[in-house]
Amino acid sequence: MTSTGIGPPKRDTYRHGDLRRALLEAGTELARGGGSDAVVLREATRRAGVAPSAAYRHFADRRALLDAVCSAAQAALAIAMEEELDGLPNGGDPAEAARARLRAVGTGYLRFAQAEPGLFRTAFSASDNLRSAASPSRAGEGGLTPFQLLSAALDGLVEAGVLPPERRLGAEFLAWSAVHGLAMLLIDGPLRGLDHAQTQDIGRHLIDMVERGL
Amino acid sequence: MTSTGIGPPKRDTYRHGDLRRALLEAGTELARGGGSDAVVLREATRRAGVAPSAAYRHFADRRALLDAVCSAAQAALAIAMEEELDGLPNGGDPAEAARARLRAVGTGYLRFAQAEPGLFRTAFSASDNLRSAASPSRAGEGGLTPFQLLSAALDGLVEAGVLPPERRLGAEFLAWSAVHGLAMLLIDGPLRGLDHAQTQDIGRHLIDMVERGL
DNA sequence: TTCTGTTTGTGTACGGTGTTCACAACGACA
DNA sequence: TGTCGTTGTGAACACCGTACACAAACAGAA
Repeated sequence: MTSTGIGPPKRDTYRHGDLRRALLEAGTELARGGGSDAVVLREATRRAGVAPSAAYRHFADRRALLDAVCSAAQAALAIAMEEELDGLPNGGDPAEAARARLRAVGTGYLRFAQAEPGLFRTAFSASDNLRSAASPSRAGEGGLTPFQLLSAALDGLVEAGVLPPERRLGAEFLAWSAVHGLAMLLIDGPLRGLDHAQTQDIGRHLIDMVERGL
Repeated sequence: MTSTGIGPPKRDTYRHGDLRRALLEAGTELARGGGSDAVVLREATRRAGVAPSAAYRHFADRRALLDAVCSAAQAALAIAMEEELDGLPNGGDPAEAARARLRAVGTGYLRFAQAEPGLFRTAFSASDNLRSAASPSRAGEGGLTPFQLLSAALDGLVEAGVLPPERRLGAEFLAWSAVHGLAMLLIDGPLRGLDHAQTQDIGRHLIDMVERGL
């Protein structure tokens, strides 16, 4: 965060220093509060203490800024998933560990959707947000995007002998569909307002379904 | 459709007659073309041949118009699902028929998402679009909303003895999650551009997963 | 150092949007 | 016929995205 104070940051230098980053951070903050519709270019420049047209030195248009925010949101999602994975105990039965990793991927996804609904919606609102699921700017600290984290978990399931290899093809689409759909229900749908325990419960049921049905 | 011609419909009377309906239809047409962002109040009034402020006699604000369009889109979705159900053969094994009805609900959902991506996105973009899943304005010709159609199919599965009653609770959330998530992948995600056969195929796989995993 | 060129932010302007409000036209009903 | 509530008009406001000419700051060559 470049400026925590109220009001315009009042630069003393003519140059800003790192306007692109400042705009991206302001845009991300706007997205956090109100989803993709809330990331308005003029407000981002205002928060960066800069004239509106200055943004066009760093982003082709509002859409480009939004795409950058979208990538940042996906990276944040990847980090949430990685945190869930890192919290897993090491060792134990390999098959059970592989299953636990798939579950962690799912619960991390759901946890992020509920903790940061604005960012989550933004991550999947842009025009081609899912098209390039492998862009490095959308990765977490481990270098993997949310989609790649899921793929890795499924690969682990095959290696551990839990998932038959002939069922592996396209499995990420099935698993992703289920978890993503549930996330939407939880933040915008009739399942909104459930507390953490209830969320955990239905999330577990859903992942049970995926495991059984894959 | 009130006016298929180019240009403003040129009323001869001062009163419009049915402006609310005209605005709703114009808004729906805009949503069809470009999703919820495209439903612009001024453009809707333009198409209705009326001054922008006239819209405020019938809708509190743009959001209210968008909510109405959203309900219309959900009703269209319900109709697509009903069409799929109506195309099913009658008679036969009750268990197999119940399974076929659940599949029809899912394929109708996916078919609509691909045939009308703009309307589909609009149906699930509003703030409280899923909250009142039972509003009559969101129902198809049979009087059931998309969610209620799914619930009915699951009830049929229990009646036919295919689904154990203890698994019925919350099953619509699991099934809806999976199908809705897949729809998003198909219209905005990496699965975009698949032809009808491929879509059918992966849709079948997904519904297999749901049936097995429910 | 000074001169020159490139990068980056400024100021102003344009068209578009949602929204408000006083006013005018109409329809209905006494 | 007169009156009143409903519905559409016109002009205004603030806000948005975007374009453009201009100015300030930097970087490197002379």
